[in-house]
Amino acid sequence: MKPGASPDTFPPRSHEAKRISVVEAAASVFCREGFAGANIDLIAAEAGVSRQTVYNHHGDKEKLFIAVVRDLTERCNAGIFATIATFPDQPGDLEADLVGFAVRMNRNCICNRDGRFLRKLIQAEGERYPELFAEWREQGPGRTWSALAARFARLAYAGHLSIDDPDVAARQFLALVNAELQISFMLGGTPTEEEVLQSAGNGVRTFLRAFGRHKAASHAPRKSALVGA
Amino acid sequence: MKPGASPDTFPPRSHEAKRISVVEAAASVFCREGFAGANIDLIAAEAGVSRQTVYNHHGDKEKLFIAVVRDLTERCNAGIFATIATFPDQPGDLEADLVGFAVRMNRNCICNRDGRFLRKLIQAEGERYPELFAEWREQGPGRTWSALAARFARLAYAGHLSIDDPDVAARQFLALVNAELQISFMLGGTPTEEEVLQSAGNGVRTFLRAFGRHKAASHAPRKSALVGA
DNA sequence: ACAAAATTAGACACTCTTGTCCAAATCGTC
DNA sequence: GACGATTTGGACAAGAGTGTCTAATTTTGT
Repeated sequence: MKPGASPDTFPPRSHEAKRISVVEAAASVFCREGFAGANIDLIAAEAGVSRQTVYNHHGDKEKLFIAVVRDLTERCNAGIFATIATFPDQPGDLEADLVGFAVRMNRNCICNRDGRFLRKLIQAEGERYPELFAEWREQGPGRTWSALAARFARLAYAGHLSIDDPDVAARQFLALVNAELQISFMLGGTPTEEEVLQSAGNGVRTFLRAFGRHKAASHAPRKSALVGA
Repeated sequence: MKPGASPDTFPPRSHEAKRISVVEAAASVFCREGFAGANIDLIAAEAGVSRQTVYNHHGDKEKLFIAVVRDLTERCNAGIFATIATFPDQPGDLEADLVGFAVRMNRNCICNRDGRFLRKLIQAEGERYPELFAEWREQGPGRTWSALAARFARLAYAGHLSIDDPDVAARQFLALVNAELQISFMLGGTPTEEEVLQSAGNGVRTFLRAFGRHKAASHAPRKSALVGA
């Protein structure tokens, strides 16, 4: 369709670009309609290619689905580790820094397109592809939680927190900062920035009540809305 | 088979029994295969009736699906409220009592057949039936969380806990005691009794670190005592 | 036992989808 | 501009699933 009008960095355009386009459209359709309900014609239309091109690139529906999951898994993991790299190892204001971290995690990894899609595919089709999702499980939550636990352990060792079991604390941290987003997650929606902030703020406050080293028990209800990108 | 020997209140047995059988089989198949992937013949076979009987009772596939969701919603809500009724209002050992409550909640409401099925259907098909799941949302989590918050408020008022916002505390309680079961939930599996216990134990310990009145009770309960039953 | 209601099995038309094949058009590259 | 690879649109066969219909059978209520 378009001869050459992409000003960015795409040397090989048509061939790989179409492949990517197909995988992205497929992710969208698989999520919306489920594996059985997904229609190759619709995927092709949404990707702006012909049905035959879909088959040329990916063989059949099942292979396409697997490609979608692998692609999402990879991108999500990359995003999560990139975000974990921003963990506040030397916090100035511990509460504000943890809230910022939680918001980044939610915004960039859990609530974004890839995160929502991957979660939904795992929930809907996980049982049908045990080996595929076992792979995700090891590469994703397994390593993520370990990495996060290590960061919390460091914070505790530096005297900023009082933690018995860093692995438990890491999981509970994530559970707390997402506590108020469960319904949005269930229905596949995207929480508003406000909801994310609120949930993270409340979650971190409770987390610090449990694991913080209380210099002076401050029960000042505040709305720290300083969010770094 | 049995001519007329129903001792209870079931004059027409086969008729209603078949209806229930169909709905249960449908729940199982819809969950396993998704709405689009579910096959009426399979549902009929799994229910032990003929396909025509399915159509006689429920009209078409979509109506059957709606009946399934309503049925699950109703039973789940009943279970949840029955379990909330066992909340430890006058705890002897607060930690042990809360762990017991959390385990009951998980075992009887969240990890059981109905809970797993309903969760999966909401996640997979929620966006397709907005009004149906809006109904679930109001009747389910909305009222559940309120009821639980009221119980926590009462505990706080009685001096057992130190809680700012009972609604937040209730949601965080649930998030904490389920923190380590997320992956099982994702993949639709049933956590072992051990896992449930472990997660509840760790969750309650953290919850009490955050909201417990640590022996040296110094703060007076000064939250609004609006505790309705 | 008898009549009404419900259930069954099977055939059926219809639609939708997958995956293949092919000739024509297009694109990328030289 | 030309050549090879890719893409396209459309037709196609094969299969699966929905929902209807019917005649025969079973169950239920009286």
